[in-house]
Amino acid sequence: MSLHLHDTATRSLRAFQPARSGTVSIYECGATVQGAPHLGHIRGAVNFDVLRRWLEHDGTTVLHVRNVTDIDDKVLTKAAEAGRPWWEWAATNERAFLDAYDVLGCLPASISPRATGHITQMVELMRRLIDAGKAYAADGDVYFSVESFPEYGALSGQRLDEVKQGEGPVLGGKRDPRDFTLWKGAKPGEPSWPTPWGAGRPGWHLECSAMSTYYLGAEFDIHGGGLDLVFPHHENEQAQSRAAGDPFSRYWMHWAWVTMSGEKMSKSLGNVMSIPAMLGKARAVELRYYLVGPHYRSTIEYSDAALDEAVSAYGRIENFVQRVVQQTGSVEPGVLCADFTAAMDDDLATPAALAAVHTAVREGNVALDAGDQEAARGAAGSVRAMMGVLGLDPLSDKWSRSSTADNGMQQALDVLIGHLLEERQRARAERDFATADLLRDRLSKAGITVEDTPGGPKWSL
RNA sequence: GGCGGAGUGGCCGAGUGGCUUAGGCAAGGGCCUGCAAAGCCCUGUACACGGGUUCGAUUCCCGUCUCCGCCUCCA
Repeated sequence: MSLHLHDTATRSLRAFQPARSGTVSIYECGATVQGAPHLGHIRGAVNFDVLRRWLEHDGTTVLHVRNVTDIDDKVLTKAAEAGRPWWEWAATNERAFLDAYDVLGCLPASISPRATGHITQMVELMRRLIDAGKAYAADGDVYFSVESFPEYGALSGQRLDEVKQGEGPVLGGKRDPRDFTLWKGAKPGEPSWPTPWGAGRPGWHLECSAMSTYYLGAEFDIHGGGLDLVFPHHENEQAQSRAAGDPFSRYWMHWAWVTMSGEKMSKSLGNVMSIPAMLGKARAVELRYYLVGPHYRSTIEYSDAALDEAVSAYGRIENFVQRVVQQTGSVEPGVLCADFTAAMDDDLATPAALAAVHTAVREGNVALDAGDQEAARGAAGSVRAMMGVLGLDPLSDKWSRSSTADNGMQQALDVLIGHLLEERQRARAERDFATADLLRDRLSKAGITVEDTPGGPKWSL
């Protein structure tokens, strides 16, 4: 089976067929940089990173655009509350997002365009819409005329006569309460950019249409974001782009929430988990495993207990790969298991993909215990490759424990602990288990775990 | 009011009209070990509730209850 993806527009699985073979273009709705990222934001980025890695694993080229909304009402409000310039506030939060993506092992996007850097493209799109009679300027604002686009509502399954879009009473020159804002006329003291219809700033939806088509072309392959963006954001994007004559996105993907106490994680509810707080509970790679474990369209109800389980499960995989390397030498990523490939092709079914990984781990452990090094190495190679696709390869430079630890410190510890372990081995040889256990206990109290293996004692922090 | 998602074994979390089972975590038993740890083997008999379709439903249909999301900014 070839790759099939769930397309929001049809609410069904569709065989994925890029517009141009060999290249896949992806536009991911990124953050409005009004504040620091939380776990929910990061889940989305991780989901799309897995999608990207899966596309790239067989040599497909991926163009990945993830925007940054650096001007909007919230940015202005929050910056004002903090007493900082809006542009500094946006830039600071943008860095926090990029850091978080990087810490969680997400490959950098091809480009992360900012709304404020693409006013020209937005003006051009508005020009086309106004010329086509799909949009109109009124009192310094520019609106999209929903009624002029018969397909409106198709993406999200809304019926136009039921839509309650709009902020209550019809404002200014808005002709229909359902019309949405392309451009907001400047209010005194607000940042603004000049346009033929007056100075102002972008409405939220316009930037994504302008930037996605600027970088990826009038038609591109995948557009995605969080479930809450389906309506109105993506509906409006599609409307304005198609009304202007662009085919726009071929597939729509939306990921589900991270919830806490049964509710969507959001600042206004005060139930957010910041990334630094999360990293106090688990290593970044373990956190990523936790986020990748459930299917991307399933809600994750966050709990410390579930995170702990993920830590244990990941440890099992990591432990296996390290065991093989310790006993047989370094292992390079190998071949993907058929079950894994089938799972990933089935709308990125990461739960089934991880089941395939665990099967390989068990078989590898059996082989290792049986002394079949070749089979064990084969399994470890597969595990590395499969975990690599998920961005979780324990031996990658990104996640390898030895590469993250300070080298000098590591060597010093190794020598010191080595002496103690030798002493313990002598005691064991003399069947002086009291002394042996005492030494192990001391190390244990220092946070060092000792394991006796057929190849001699091993220690770990 | 409109649209949509969900309720699975102790926990997390997939999936399917019956066939062998998701997978993981935890637990119990066993093997191994000086003891542990790790690893391996075994065990658990779950699909919100009520109807219906069917030879057979957790899986399809209808209804009920509960929870959540979108329709206003939101990943």
